[in-house]
Amino acid sequence: MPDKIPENKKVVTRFAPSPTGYMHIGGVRTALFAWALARQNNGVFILRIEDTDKEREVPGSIDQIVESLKWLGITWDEGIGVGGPAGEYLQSKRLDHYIKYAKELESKGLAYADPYTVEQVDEFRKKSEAEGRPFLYREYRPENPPAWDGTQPLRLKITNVKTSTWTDAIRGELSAGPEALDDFVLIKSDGYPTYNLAHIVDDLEMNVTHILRADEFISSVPKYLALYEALSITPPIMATLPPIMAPDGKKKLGKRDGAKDILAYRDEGYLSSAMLNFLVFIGWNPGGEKEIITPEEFIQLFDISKVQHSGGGFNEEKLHWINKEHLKLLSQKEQLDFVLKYISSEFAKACGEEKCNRLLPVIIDRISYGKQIRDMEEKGELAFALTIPKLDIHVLNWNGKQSSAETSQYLEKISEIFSALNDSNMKIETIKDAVMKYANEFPQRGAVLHPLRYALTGLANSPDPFTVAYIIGRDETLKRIKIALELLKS
RNA sequence: GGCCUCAUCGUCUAACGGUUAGGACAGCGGGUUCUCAAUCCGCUAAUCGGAGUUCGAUUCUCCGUGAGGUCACCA
Repeated sequence: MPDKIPENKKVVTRFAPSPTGYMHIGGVRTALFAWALARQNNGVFILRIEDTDKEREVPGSIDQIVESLKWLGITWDEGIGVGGPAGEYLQSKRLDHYIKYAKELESKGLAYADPYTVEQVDEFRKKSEAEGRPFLYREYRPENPPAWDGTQPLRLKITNVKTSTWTDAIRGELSAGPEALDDFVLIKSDGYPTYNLAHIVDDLEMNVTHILRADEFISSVPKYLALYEALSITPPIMATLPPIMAPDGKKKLGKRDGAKDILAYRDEGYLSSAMLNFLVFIGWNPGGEKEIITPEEFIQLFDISKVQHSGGGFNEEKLHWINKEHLKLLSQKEQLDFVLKYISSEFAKACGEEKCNRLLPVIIDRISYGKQIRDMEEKGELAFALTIPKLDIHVLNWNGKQSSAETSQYLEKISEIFSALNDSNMKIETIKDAVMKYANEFPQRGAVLHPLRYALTGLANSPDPFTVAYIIGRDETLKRIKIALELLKS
């Protein structure tokens, strides 16, 4: 088995999911690695759909897969929606290809029709298990199988029972005992091929050079090797990815263990670049101390030989952090567009574009993902930008730590300070310098700062008063201070 | 049960056979002009166990142990 492809051969990788539901992070990561490998080698990336099990098929899956890949910026050169030299990329439309190879194998005596019913095979299985041995169909192989008429399953005849050894691009030398080799089904009784046959035929016809897949396939590789041999095909390079484990236990992450639809992350307000960054770092690392990378950097840095052997856990807190970092990387315009997607249209309209822009840092600093913007709005944390707050005189007096007379005195002075500022001075730093100069005259600056901040926001917790004043503007600031002063007089 | 794979801080991970075993997330503590957030600084914390090879093992070998996967007319 080759572990390198010839210099003159183009790298061709594929992502070949079955349409059995939404895509979760495990599948996406496999796609990402295969895609990066093709892209960094100026190769070809194929999207093929393996829909040979009509029982498990879920309508709408293909659209969801396509949408998920597109969201992440994964583009394919051949396959679903774009076509390509192999013609069809939906396996159910390629049945004639599989039948052709199946017939060839049967005519060479390398495959045979399975004359037994499912029940009979089950009995063989029970018999073996009762004897404490693993079930191997080949031990019950019929001596004179009937001619294959297409209604029976067609099985590969394993003629050389041996220990299999092969090289994996990630794991290195691998092997499996003869128990891993059995007469497996190539064509099912419904006429559809199994994955075992279909993927091998397709990878051959589509010139695939590297197969990347999750480690649950590792124990089936000896069977694939036997089929490659029967078909006289040189196997592509195989790379076995480590599993992604569930966050809590140590189970492999699957849909039953809470693996979410990748599109749910999009809807919750994660950036696709952050999702990509997060996913590719599970089971792979470029080796440096860089933690935040863009999709472009990923393509450049990805190195299949540096993929981890052991399983990695899914850690949502790291995802939060990564998303935040990617949010900071956005331009102001992009940040605004992002915020606008999650904030209510009423708020955005009332706020206006200029004020929304000034509000941006306040929001971006306080969230990890988009949905939290809506939470902030609903909790009233952003209301200060639009409306004059309702004030509580006790809170205004620094929660009762000082008298109304004292508070009034401070606010009067601050009002003068703001009056002295002109529009070009209404910058956060300028406001801060002016107000702090005054506040520093007191042993506890909170005596001045708290009433100001509260008068402007009406919130126990809020952004600092300088930022707030900058956002709402000088006139609105003066107005709110005046309202607070009136309350103190009453 | 058979076969296979894997094993570094709680988590993701780094370390030509030679490092005080590094970074990041989380946690904790502090600074940064009242609060929240952000930011900066610091702290806690790991080579599964046992043999062997070697001057020297996280790294190589073997044996345990633990975890995961697989034993379909699913992929």
